[in-house]
Amino acid sequence: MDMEKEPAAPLGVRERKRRETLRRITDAGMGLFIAKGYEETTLDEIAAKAGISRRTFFYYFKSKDDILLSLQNSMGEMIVEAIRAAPPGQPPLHAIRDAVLRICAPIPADDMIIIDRLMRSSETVQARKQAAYIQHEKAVFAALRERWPEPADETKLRLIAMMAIGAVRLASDTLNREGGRRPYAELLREAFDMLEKGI
Amino acid sequence: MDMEKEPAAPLGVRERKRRETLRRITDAGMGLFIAKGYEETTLDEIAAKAGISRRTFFYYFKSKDDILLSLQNSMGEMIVEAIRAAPPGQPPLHAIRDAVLRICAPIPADDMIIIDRLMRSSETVQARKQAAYIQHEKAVFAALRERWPEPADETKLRLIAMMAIGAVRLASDTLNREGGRRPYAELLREAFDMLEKGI
DNA sequence: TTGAAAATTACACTGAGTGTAATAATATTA
DNA sequence: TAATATTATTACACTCAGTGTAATTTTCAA
Repeated sequence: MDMEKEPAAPLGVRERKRRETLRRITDAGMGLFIAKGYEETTLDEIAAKAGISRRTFFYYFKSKDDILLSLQNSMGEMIVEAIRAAPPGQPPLHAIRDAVLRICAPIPADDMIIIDRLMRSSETVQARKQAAYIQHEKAVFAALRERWPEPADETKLRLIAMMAIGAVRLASDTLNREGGRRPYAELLREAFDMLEKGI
Repeated sequence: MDMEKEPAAPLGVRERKRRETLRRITDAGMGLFIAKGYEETTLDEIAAKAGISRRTFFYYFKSKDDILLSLQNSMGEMIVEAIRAAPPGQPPLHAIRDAVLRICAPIPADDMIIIDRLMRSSETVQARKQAAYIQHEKAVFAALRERWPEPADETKLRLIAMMAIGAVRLASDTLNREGGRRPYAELLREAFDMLEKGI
């Protein structure tokens, strides 16, 4: 049993190319954004540098913004995933805390700071980033409710989701404000500690 | 003393026309949005209906989105204003609660529901709306810190701002989900009560 | 090998938003 | 009141993001 998902799956030409192209687009985009600014970079330039046609770009991304937002969003999904798989018998806030720390801590601070700076340079990207936090909050709440289904606690879970994502926001804000002096993991732990004392 | 700001200020032709034009644009926009949908309405149509040129529209609004977002943003400013003017000697959460209730409760539920539905029809507007909540949170925190300047409470105030805006979000979500069955004021009061019990 | 599904492209189009420079309306000051 | 400074409005031309469509190529599966 269990002989279908080794790490060395063949993966197929299609999927391999797909990932390769995705990476090329992201690299081209980030490179240009850093070199000449987000707004100043056009999709034509990104497509040219990635070696694809302008139209193909939209086969991989819904919009120019999505290049910057994909990291943010994939992290949200991973956190939700981790909550679903959390070991039982612990308070929900701990489960989120562990999930967040495990997933967010390894992100290189330099990358975060660069992306954050770029996001700030476009109002709509910045708005989408903050909107993503609220989406994460909703997703986390839904995951929590699956995992701790006592209906009496609904409101409590909603608050917990709010606070947890709030902690992530706070830590990320501080990281960027401090320019990466202290590591993300430390800031996250600090933010969650404050929450637990606050409650 | 104090004889400069009667309500019956002359107002001048310019300012009167300005407000009139602003209103005409908003009315034209909302009317068209409701009639044929947000994305389906072009700026040319709005400008034509408002009796101005396309270019003049951008003299009054930064973008098409702003027609829908102006209500949201002005409410945020009013709440901050009210916190700054809050009577002393009461806990900050009460001050916000009162401010929010006083300012948000009178908004007609039908208007809110219509605007909310329109906002949902555009991803970027929806994102900007949620981003606006986070901006309000920051503004409320800043106002609270001015008003309750004990530095030891900073984190507490940050949490309070988070929870208060969270309550507004929750109430607004519920109002729209319920289609306006219960009045906004009641939902807001309920949300704030839950917060106080949660703390 | 062949036929279906997915990926890539060219082309043409819409519509939001900006830069510029000229003109008209209002305010201000002498 | 006349001259002058601000502010409002407009036309025009332009860039660029994003979409629709239909044709072509590449991969996959039977």
